[in-house]
Amino acid sequence: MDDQELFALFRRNGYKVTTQRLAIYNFLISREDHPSADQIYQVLKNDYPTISLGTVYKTLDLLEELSLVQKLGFTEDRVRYDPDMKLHINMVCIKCGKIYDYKTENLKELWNVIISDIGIKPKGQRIDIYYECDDCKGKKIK
Amino acid sequence: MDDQELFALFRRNGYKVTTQRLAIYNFLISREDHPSADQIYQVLKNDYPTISLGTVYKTLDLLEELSLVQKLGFTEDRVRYDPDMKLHINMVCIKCGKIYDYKTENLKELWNVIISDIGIKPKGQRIDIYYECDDCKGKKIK
DNA sequence: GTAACTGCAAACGCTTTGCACTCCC
DNA sequence: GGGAGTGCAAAGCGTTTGCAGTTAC
Repeated sequence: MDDQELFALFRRNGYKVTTQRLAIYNFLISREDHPSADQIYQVLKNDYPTISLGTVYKTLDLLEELSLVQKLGFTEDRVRYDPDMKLHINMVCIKCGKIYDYKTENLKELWNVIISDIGIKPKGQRIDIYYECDDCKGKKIK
Repeated sequence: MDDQELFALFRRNGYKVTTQRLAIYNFLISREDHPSADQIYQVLKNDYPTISLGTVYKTLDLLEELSLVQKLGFTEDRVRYDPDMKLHINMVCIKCGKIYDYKTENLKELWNVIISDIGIKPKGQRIDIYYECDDCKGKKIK
């Protein structure tokens, strides 16, 4: 989604377009590791020194409401934000915590088999695989 | 797992067998809705008036370490505890929050296809489906 | 007997809330 | 111009931590 579409989506839903909202959304889609609110804040305050963590949280909630991001809760404290709303697998490194999205043609098809087995209409889903990423393989957990 | 096996597992790992630990584990496996620590505490304090929330948390962490339960983090606050360590789908009601485990013969097979596609060795996984359970269908979200 | 465990309360850390100031539209 | 949005700080709340008293073995 480019900025123009984003503008339109905001306005259509009665929300104003602000510098902060654009910055947060664009930063999020530029990253592939599903950052936390604080990680987003830490980076953005370099370019936007007055931005606040509160605004980051409020904006992320707004993006969730507009179905632009999915919040992923973990037990290790912080919520992570995934800007990919299509069916995919979250590949979660159990050591460094990085997450990337895995997609395969097969998945949609296999998923449909599972869904039709269950016989309900899902409102959403989440598929995580926990593993050791290449960078962390062999390292000790600190 | 019956109490005798549980005793043995605790002792083999250097942990003592206590009334509280047995009560918490047995309560957890008796439930199918994956309660939170506080929900466990609220029920158990009827039978064990001196049990504390801190002990519940510590015990649940111990059970996780022994691979007897899986912690499921969500964005709606509390962590939920799932005593089923085998491959299954968490069916999560988006309205009341109840979770039950769904299992099908197919799943294992389909999952293996996905895993071999990816070509890594998972250390664990989590599969959630969000839906409206029968009790909540049609109800407004409060 | 003693090391591990419990219960209690205080501390912690992420997230939310309240409010005066600011800025889209 | 006016109401929504921002920034800041305080509050909220699930979870963790520290420690004195207790219990398993």
